[in-house]
Amino acid sequence: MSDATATDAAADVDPAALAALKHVGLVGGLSETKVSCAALGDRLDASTQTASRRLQTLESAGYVERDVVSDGQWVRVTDAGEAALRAEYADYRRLFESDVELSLRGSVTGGMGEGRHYITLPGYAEQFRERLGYDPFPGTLNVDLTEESVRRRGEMAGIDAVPIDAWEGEDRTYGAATCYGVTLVADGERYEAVHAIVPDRTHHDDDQLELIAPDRLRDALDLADGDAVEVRVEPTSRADEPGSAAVETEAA
Amino acid sequence: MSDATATDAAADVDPAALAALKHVGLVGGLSETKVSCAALGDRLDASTQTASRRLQTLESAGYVERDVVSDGQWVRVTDAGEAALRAEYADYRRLFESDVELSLRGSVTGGMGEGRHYITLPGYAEQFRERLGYDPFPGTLNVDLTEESVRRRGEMAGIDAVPIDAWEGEDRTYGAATCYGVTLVADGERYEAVHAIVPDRTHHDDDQLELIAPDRLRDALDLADGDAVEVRVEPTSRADEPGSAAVETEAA
DNA sequence: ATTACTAATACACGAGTAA
DNA sequence: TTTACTCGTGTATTAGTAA
Repeated sequence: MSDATATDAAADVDPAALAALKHVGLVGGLSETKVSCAALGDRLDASTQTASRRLQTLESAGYVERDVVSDGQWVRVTDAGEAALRAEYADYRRLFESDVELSLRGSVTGGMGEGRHYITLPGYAEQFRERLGYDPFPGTLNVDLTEESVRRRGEMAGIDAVPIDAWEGEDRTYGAATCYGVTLVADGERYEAVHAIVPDRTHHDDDQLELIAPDRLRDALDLADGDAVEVRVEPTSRADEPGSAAVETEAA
Repeated sequence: MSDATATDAAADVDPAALAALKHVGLVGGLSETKVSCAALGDRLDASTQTASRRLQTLESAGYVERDVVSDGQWVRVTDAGEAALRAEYADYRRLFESDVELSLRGSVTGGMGEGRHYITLPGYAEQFRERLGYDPFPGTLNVDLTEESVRRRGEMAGIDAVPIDAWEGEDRTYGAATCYGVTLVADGERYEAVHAIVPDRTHHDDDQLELIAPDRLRDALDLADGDAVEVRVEPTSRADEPGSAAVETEAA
């Protein structure tokens, strides 16, 4: 009830741990590097024990993978860790750069099956109508993201978004998700009333993006498998507006 | 002895407090905005009490100015606070952008008096010779920074730098400082062996930069008061090399 | 509704130690 | 040297309350 809301991706990371992760990234880039707890502790103004604990925390959070050897340890920032860092980076970009926009690129791909099943379930469908203001076409447009875009999708975490709550079905629980308002651009044509729906409990290394809209996007923009598309995520800062709090009020 | 080294400007800020500062900036920009502890606590995944304490901490650190009223409080991020945020931002830029360079602009201004006095003091002069590798010309070139550059100088905090330790004079203590390797560009000409010397205990809203070099820069680059100059700070990440630790070893 | 105090508690930290 | 354990201590946190 009063737990972290769905869109608070940045808040679920201990700031101290994130600082440690940032320093790991700064010393060795995001690929594997040797890190000593003493050096890390020095930079974090903490003891070697604390530095050690930070790395353990990061590992159990899935942000780094470690290889502890006798004279140190090899640390590699995972995709989830990079996503967390990029989310933080995006926050700062929004602070200091006036025109921050997140544009993800990819190509249309098949797979309207699974998405169609989920979004038509009443527990989700009701929330779409209430919170997005429309009944989505019963099917998703899946976009295969480019490698660059897969990395950058971590920046979505700081963006204004509509939370979709988890709900209990007859036999199982259906997880929470987040809907990001996007503009779909294909072949110069723009389609505005689109949302990217991202499950909250997801593998952050996912290379696909699922889009929903009032209409069938394949028809509206004359899309076929393999067509290149651009997904522009609305740059509004999450912090600018009531956001999830308003939805909670609405739901209560 | 084992306290925080001079260049660890980022480490002297509690990461949790910085996160709070970032969120204040995100909701209201850097100018005055109304913030409620409840909303801030929500976003930080903490209680309202903790949010309140964070704001008090930020205030006593000089990072925000507050105006507590009956139904909330008006918070304004100070220049020092913005500098701290920019330093963090610069760290993330260095993580994700390959070519980050910090170029500060300004104009040559008078005032070789005060700087000359300080840099010729033996306690400093010795360190310059040992750590910078040259005896500075006995005088500083002062640069009046542009408004934009005054804001951006906070980014220097993350840059590789040479620490200058505090020392005890006969009657007073002389404070620690940090020397940043820079390239001075004037009228197309470049002069490489220059260092910007920044006192560690400084008013972060300082709009001047003091430069030292082996030669008299006014002669070397034919500079007069008011001439426009560019100060390019070496983009090397502080984290890439031993840095202050090596100096400690050297000094021991 | 706010902010912020005080008091009880939990948790994070660093010292010491073992591997 | 490393990493990381346990353990005592201290600080940060939250609950409750006042203004």
